[in-house]
Amino acid sequence: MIAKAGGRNSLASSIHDLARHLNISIGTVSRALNGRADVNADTRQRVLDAAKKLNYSPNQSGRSLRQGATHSIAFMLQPHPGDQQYGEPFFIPFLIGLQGRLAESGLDLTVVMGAPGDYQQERLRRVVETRRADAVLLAWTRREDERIDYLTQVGFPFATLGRSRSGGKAYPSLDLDFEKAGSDAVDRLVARGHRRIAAIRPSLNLNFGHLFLNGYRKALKRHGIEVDPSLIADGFINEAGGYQVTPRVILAKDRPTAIIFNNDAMALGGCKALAEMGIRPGHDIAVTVIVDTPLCRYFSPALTAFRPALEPMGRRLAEMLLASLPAFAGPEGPRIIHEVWPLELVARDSD
Amino acid sequence: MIAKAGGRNSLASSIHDLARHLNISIGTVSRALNGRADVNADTRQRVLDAAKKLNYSPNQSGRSLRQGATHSIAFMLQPHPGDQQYGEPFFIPFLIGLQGRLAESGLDLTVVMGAPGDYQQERLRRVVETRRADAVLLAWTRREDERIDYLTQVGFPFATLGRSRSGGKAYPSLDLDFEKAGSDAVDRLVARGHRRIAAIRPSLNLNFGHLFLNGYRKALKRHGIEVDPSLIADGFINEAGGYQVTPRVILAKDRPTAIIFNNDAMALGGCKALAEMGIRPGHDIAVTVIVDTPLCRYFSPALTAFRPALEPMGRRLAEMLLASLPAFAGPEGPRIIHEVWPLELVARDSD
DNA sequence: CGTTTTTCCGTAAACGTTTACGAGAACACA
DNA sequence: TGTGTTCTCGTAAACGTTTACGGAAAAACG
Repeated sequence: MIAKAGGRNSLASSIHDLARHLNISIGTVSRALNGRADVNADTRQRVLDAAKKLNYSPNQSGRSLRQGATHSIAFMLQPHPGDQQYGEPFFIPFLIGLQGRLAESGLDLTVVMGAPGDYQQERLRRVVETRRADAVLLAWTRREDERIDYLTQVGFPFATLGRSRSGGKAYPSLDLDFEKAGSDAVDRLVARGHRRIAAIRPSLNLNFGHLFLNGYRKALKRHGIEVDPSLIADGFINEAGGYQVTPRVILAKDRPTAIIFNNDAMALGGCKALAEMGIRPGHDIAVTVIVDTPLCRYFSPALTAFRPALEPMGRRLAEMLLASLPAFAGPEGPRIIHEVWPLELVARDSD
Repeated sequence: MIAKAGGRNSLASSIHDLARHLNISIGTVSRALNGRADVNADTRQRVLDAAKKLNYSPNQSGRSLRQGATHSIAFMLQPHPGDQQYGEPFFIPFLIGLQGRLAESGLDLTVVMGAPGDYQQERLRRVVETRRADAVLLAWTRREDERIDYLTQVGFPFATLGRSRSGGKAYPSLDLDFEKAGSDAVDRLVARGHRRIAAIRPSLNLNFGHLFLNGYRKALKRHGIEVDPSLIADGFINEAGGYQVTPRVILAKDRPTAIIFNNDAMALGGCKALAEMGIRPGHDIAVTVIVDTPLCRYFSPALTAFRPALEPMGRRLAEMLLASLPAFAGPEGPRIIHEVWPLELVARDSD
């Protein structure tokens, strides 16, 4: 048992207190507060005033229990193992957009942290089974994603940041166009005279890594350049991973003149490896990063990267989730929306 | 109204289902599940098995309502305005530690986002008044902190990352020793021959800025160096702030040979300003940053900075919060603990 | 004035738990 | 056998809401 938060009687003016104070029934109070039609205008005003005066606001557990809805959306924030130093600054602007839009519909956003590494399955079950949220938002989707399988199986509403092959098209999803970014990156490098272009991506079967590589391959073929497997490498999605795997492509028979990293942390680790081998990004080799973060901007040389519009994406995904929920959808009923957003090239000094 | 999450009847096996399935009363089921003594060992096992089989887990709203406790702790995450690009990577390792320790005591951590800029007061009220958490955790404490005033006034349990003058010593707090860091930074610079040392800190009355300046001043005096007000500047706690305010100290009558920044984002902005003035950190001027982040490491030149042990701090603050709650305190009863943790110097290339 | 409609409000059930209380059964003990 | 103790469980109330239902009073209408 836990202490009653704040002492139930100091803070907690219940609807009964309010009713007693006004000499009316709790039913009427509730109806007044919830804006129902069948309550006299005067009465409503009196209730509203008293609520403000007594500092009343409804107990969330009570509401949730009665209504079967928590009025909150859970975002599953999952730190990658070994990512401690770096964190997920990626998500903050995204979360700001998310929270802003949800608040407009009276929903709370709660970010639920998982322990690094367990890929959320356990935390997710917990959120769902104890009904702590009305819907969840997933990120870092994988090609085959057990979380998506689980949620669709139990019929819990959700939306994803990122696509997946799991679960069909039954849930809203918003993703970045990693395929186009990979392709654009290659185009740009080819235009600058490169033919030996390496690609480094995370080794988990994260879907964006897959998409990126698709784009990379297609673009190379389009330019009549053979795809050389020795120029493609997978590594852990963190700095150590980039550091570890970059030498592998450098030591290929015919050394690449450019590397595209699919992740900023990996790029940073990769640049460290390059430095140790005496290879200078921007001089001896071109480096491009697919998802831009502040780190890319401040690194030296500043890394050319593809930038997402995180805050608008957050807003939009919230909107898409709402549109899929019967209770929030417009008159035409719930809709499942899928969108793919572009990444914008930010040319800097590393290529 | 919102859709009953997942459809109440698909997911939700209630305790009644379980009881019916086992042909015993819900009371017994509950007692068995909660490990109470007055239930037969066989019965308990049967209940546990059935619970697993039927995938039962108690409805959180029901529990909370009955117990007057939500079994969750809220961390108020507050993005600073204009901080969109940068985010709060600072907090991620901290949150990991926090969540780890709380989970060990069966508590959930929910991060509640506020809109940038409103300093949380509204969100905080909402969390407290609707009783969405059993306690809250505050960060970015200010010298006079209305959030702390509010929480102490209404008697809601909380702890803070950072100190404040508000609320006395009535709540657990964990802070970094910014005073010592400021002092150490000066010591180090003086030892390296600097006498004209500037200090740049956030303009909000954030408490750490105050502490930092204290340490800075004391150390200067200790070394017999006069504190020159024209070498001290305040700015918005973001990159733009640093960029805007740094020239002010540079253009002082007697140009400083070193700058201590009290915030990494401000340092980055400051370095940009320096670059535009043709002043190279590490060559023409020494730069020290008080709170280290990955950005400091990757910047060029890599910035000498003072580093906190974020993840252990998160664990520890969770522990301190628990120790202050009657329901979780040991047999000796609740204790209010205050701790101040050191920052560790990481010498790099900028000084 | 009688009848119908409308307006407004109180009553009570329900949401899913936990837990105080009491009672029956089994057991121990003299 | 009678009495007291221990185990084990069922009953029912309570947590704070929302809402279906019905009814009294007021208003409208003929």
